[in-house]
Amino acid sequence: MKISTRGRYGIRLLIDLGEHQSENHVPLSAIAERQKISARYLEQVAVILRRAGYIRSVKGASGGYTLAMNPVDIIIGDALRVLEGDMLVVDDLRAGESENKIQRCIRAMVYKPLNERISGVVDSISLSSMLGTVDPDSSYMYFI
Amino acid sequence: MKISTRGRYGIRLLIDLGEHQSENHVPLSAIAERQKISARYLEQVAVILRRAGYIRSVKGASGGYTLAMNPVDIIIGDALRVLEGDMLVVDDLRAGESENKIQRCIRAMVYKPLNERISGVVDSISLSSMLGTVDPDSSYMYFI
DNA sequence: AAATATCCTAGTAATATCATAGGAATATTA
DNA sequence: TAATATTCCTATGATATTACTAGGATATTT
Repeated sequence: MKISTRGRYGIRLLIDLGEHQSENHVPLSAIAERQKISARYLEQVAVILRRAGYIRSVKGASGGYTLAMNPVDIIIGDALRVLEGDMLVVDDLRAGESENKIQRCIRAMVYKPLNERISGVVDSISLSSMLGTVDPDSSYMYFI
Repeated sequence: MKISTRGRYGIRLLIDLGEHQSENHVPLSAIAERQKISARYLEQVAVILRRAGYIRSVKGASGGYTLAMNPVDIIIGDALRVLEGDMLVVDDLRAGESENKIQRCIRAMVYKPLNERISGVVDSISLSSMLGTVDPDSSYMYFI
């Protein structure tokens, strides 16, 4: 029931990148330093996001990463699924068949509602909404 | 982001036990057979539930387990926390202090709402409500 | 006494997590 | 052109978790 560092670092990477969209390319070393994350590990997280089409990379000196999509179109839930795997509390594979009454009951009353609420939360958050909130100029910073 | 077999088996154990409340004591072997779960593994799950006060055990021949609480008072969320640990997607320990703006933003917009929704689901389900649903006589079997 | 259960501890194979490390490939810059 | 900066790819490892299996002690009933 935990979101691992891979998912957590990945979201932080996207937001940090979004905050520096004005700059041409952001090297991972800069993000790693700002976020205090192992640069070497962050590389591997970045590779996942690049292969999924969320970020674009440019090699070489003064290279680095940029967002590959409009922040409005980057849904946190999708990014988390890329980083963490399906965001389901129980595998949905063999639902129904070969399950007994009790299992079907638990699925219907616990796992299905859980999965729906979780998706409901993460699929309603876009990167742009997070950038609006994390930005100190924003009027709707409702966190401390 | 998965609920492990420990948690899933534990809930099935509670429901199976609830369905056989009429019988004096239910040996694990019977539950293991009905639920097609390794009896030896189920023992370990039962120990957790017993220590947490959810079930009572009687040793010896024609011994076994019974519920130690009224099903109305057994909240699935609490049982899951005993079996799985806190049902939080991110440890709540060092929230705030030493976190940067981005981390606080993610916590406020993603992790906190997720934790709240998850608790909202599992804390609203009692064992008795599940027994009412799993029972074929029940009028509100809304699952297939 | 024999049978039936729980109880307690330990071991184990497979997998995932969270990195660290080496070095190749590529682009910029001096 | 050479040095530098950066991503890219692969491998390794330490640690923890998961999902069991196993042995044997303990308690209760028949």
